[in-house]
Amino acid sequence: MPTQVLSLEEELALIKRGTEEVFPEEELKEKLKKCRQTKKPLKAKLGVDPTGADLHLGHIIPVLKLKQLQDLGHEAILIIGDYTAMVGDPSGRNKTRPQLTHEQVLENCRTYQDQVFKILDPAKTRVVYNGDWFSKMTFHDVINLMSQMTLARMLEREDFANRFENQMPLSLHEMIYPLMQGYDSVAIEADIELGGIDQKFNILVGRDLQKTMNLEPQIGICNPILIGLDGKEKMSKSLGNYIGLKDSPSEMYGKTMSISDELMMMYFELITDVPIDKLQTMAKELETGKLHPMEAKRFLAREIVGRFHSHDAALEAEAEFDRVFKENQVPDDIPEVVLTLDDLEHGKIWIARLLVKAGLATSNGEGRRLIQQGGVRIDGEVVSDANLDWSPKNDTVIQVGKRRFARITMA
RNA sequence: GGAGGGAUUCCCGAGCUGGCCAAAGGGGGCAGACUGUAAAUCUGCUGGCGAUGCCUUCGGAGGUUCGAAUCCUCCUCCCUCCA
Repeated sequence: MPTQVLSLEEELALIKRGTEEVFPEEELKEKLKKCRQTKKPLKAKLGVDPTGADLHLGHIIPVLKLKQLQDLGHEAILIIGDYTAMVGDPSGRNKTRPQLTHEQVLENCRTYQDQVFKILDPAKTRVVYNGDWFSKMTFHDVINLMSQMTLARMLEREDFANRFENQMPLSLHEMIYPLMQGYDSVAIEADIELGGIDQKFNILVGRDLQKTMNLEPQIGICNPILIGLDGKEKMSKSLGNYIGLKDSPSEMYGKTMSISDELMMMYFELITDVPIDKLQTMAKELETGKLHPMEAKRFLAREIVGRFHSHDAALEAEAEFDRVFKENQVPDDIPEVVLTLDDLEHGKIWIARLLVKAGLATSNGEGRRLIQQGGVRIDGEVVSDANLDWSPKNDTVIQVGKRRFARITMA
């Protein structure tokens, strides 16, 4: 997307889209104004700690914001927190994070960047490792840095205060995390720092450090925390309520269709580019019943798959979704299970055992239960007898529930 | 160092005056109905075994008993209080 000719107000509105808080907004306006006069782009910083390999939509929201700023002509700086990752961000945590070794961190970095550069333009993004400066610091420097923070200030934070109150461990190394993140902003002289609202404290520390170093303080642009597929908890891998960037188009489409109607608009705002005024119209039409929630969600699913895969993949995923869920047909790509003579007894196989063999049940007992509940079909026919010994036919489709399939073939 | 409290099936959490305990309840997951979708709601299932029975499970190892998640001994880990 080329740099567009926008008014200051328009640019500000774009930047504010999908944010929970911009602080201080007035200063952002000033910076943007100055940027227009001097033609010097603003430095927008996003720090990521490569603690895990797989990213999901929740992780990517600030990255999308960075991309937007990049498209607006500002300088996108991605800070890989190879040093901060070894400490582990305590934000919002009720226990100490495991400390990673430098090797683990560097390994995660690669997969991290692969995923992030699906969004950001690699040619226009500056990538820096915060080890560049932290590895060179002396103990003296560290003491200096630590003198910028007081215990009282740290304990203003709810997460730390809670842990302290509840006599949970609170290691000293966690205390310097915000200082490290803040120092990153000093090191690159950031104008803007992006992050989830849970990063607010750390971003404010960055501002303070910049001020004491006589630098212009950065602006914080924070997005709300994305609610996961369950509609309750924040999106996270451990809760399993996530849409992963590496999910296949069909999976991504289906998962999007499974979010609740109430959550739809949040997703639209945070992870698509659909213009705000269009979203407002949609919201109104949903309310009056002019627009069907399912239609709106289909649109959302297409946008999301389109963004992380491709437009074509989105259309294909939608077509498949319709085939499977509307017309109850079999999807294109389903796992194949080959039966050999060893699997058969007198030319037959017990249906429950077949389900296990096909990976559709974890035990014969579970297979039996699925059948008793009417959840199993062979070539579209419901299996009613859990004791059925089935004589296999080549190229048969076995189905459990609405969306799990396997094709049976004979060796 | 001393005094207490705890560890239960995927998770949380009852049970712990020994049999009725494969173990309440909730969450999650899965299936069914309905539908507007893998929304919402409602219902059912949720250790293993070709199974009205058998096997393994209640932190670990022993023991008491016809019988132990429940009682005893030792051990490991976690928490609280005192110093």
